[in-house]
Amino acid sequence: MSESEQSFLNTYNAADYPIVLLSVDAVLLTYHEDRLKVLLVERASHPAIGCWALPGGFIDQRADNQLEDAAMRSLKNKTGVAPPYIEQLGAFGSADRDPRGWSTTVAYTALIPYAACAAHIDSVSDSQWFDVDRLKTLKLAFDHQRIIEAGIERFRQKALYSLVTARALAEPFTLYELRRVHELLIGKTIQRKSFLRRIESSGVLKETGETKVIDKGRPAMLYKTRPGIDDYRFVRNIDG
Amino acid sequence: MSESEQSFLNTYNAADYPIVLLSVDAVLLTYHEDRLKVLLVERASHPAIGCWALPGGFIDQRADNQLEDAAMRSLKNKTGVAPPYIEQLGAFGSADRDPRGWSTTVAYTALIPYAACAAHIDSVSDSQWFDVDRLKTLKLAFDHQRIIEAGIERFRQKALYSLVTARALAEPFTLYELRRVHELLIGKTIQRKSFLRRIESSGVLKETGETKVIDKGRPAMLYKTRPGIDDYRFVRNIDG
DNA sequence: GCAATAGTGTCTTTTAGACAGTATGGG
DNA sequence: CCCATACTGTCTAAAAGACACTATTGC
Repeated sequence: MSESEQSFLNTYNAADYPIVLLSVDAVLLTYHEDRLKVLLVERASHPAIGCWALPGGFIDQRADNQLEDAAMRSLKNKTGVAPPYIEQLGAFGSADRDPRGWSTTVAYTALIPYAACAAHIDSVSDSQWFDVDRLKTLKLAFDHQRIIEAGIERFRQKALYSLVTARALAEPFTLYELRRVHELLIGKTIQRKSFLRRIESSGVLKETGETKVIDKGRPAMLYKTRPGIDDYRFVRNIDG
Repeated sequence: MSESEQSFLNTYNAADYPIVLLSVDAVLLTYHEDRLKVLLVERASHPAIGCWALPGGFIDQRADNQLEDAAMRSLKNKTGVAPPYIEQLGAFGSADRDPRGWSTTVAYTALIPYAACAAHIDSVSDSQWFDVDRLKTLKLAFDHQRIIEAGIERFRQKALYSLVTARALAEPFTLYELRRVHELLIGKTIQRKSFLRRIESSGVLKETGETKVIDKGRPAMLYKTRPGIDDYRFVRNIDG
């Protein structure tokens, strides 16, 4: 660093410049009882107090080294969940999304098993899974409705060419369950045979050897994920 | 808005909270003389003065209604370019990416024709196209090296399943030129026949009827883009 | 004519869709 | 046995890879 840059920094004061707000939020999605769900928390403070909102918060300059750290930390705080992976969804910023002023949020998203935060949800009533189909009837804080839609769209795309969707399920799971996650995301049925072929050729799932007895009919094979699951991409998409 | 939220806002002062820095940057890429290039500007002020950097700046709370407005405005300011479309690449934030403090930048990216900012580049010497292969030899400001890599990777993916790549070329262009953009992005040769079939089935390009005479050999048909070009996706990827 | 580049014909390979068939459990 | 559900065999269709072929220019 040059001498003059050092002296520039000595006299630099961020507070001399216009202030913008920066937060992080997380869109956690799951599959349960044949529905896609999103995890929301009830806001305990102003603004939008009492509204349901995405779990999130502000950067803690001491605790957070990166944006992702902030997303993980506030998620853990508010919902008790620490997902094994999380991906950035995008930044949403505008003059009017927050009444406090010009505000930006960096949204992260992940699929997690329904039960992953069961303990926390049972103990406190301020975080809860909601059917994504029923969000329209809910009053969501800020532009969180739109952010959730972006998260769903992200995974709708991924369902066409990947199997990350398995992260929405508790292991082991049946092919029927995984196929339903895809079907709900892309909004149409998928041929069982085609789906199985993709899974076999991908190599990112393995049979456990166990089977799961359903109420009626032949028991289903159970599967677990294998390491490459998050990154594997098919060269050909399912017809969207 | 409830009465109590109003009184909360009346006493709210953003300056009472820790301050973070938020900027926007743009990764503009193009194709020229069989090379991929990125547009950089020389920093005129501290920090990293004299280093080459992505064109960008801070939010102007009066002028910018959204993040994208800020990206477009600073791009226009610094390079004279106003691309017809731009897409968000992601947010890059950490405690140490900027010596001024905990800083985040929201990066945008686009492909534009080489000549789109020729006038500006000719008149001032502080903005310039650089070969993406030669960035390692250049001292880039902040984490801009990494952001450029993310931009290239974004379009490498898109080259596998879309034709947005045409936005890197001045119209009309030949299929050879468009194919070279793809080949440079994905790092391998593509069969001419396969490429042509994709273009014909997509319907997002049209022949102009004109031909372009090359130094030697048969003249090449010229093409223009059609409206759907930015959104069209093939169901099957080129083998990456 | 030749060299060089643009564009085509066509065979093979891959992989998804369709759908009928078989397998395996509970009554 | 029947029913319901899981799984498989196999044909077809779509589209990419490979590569040899023809077309059109300048010299």
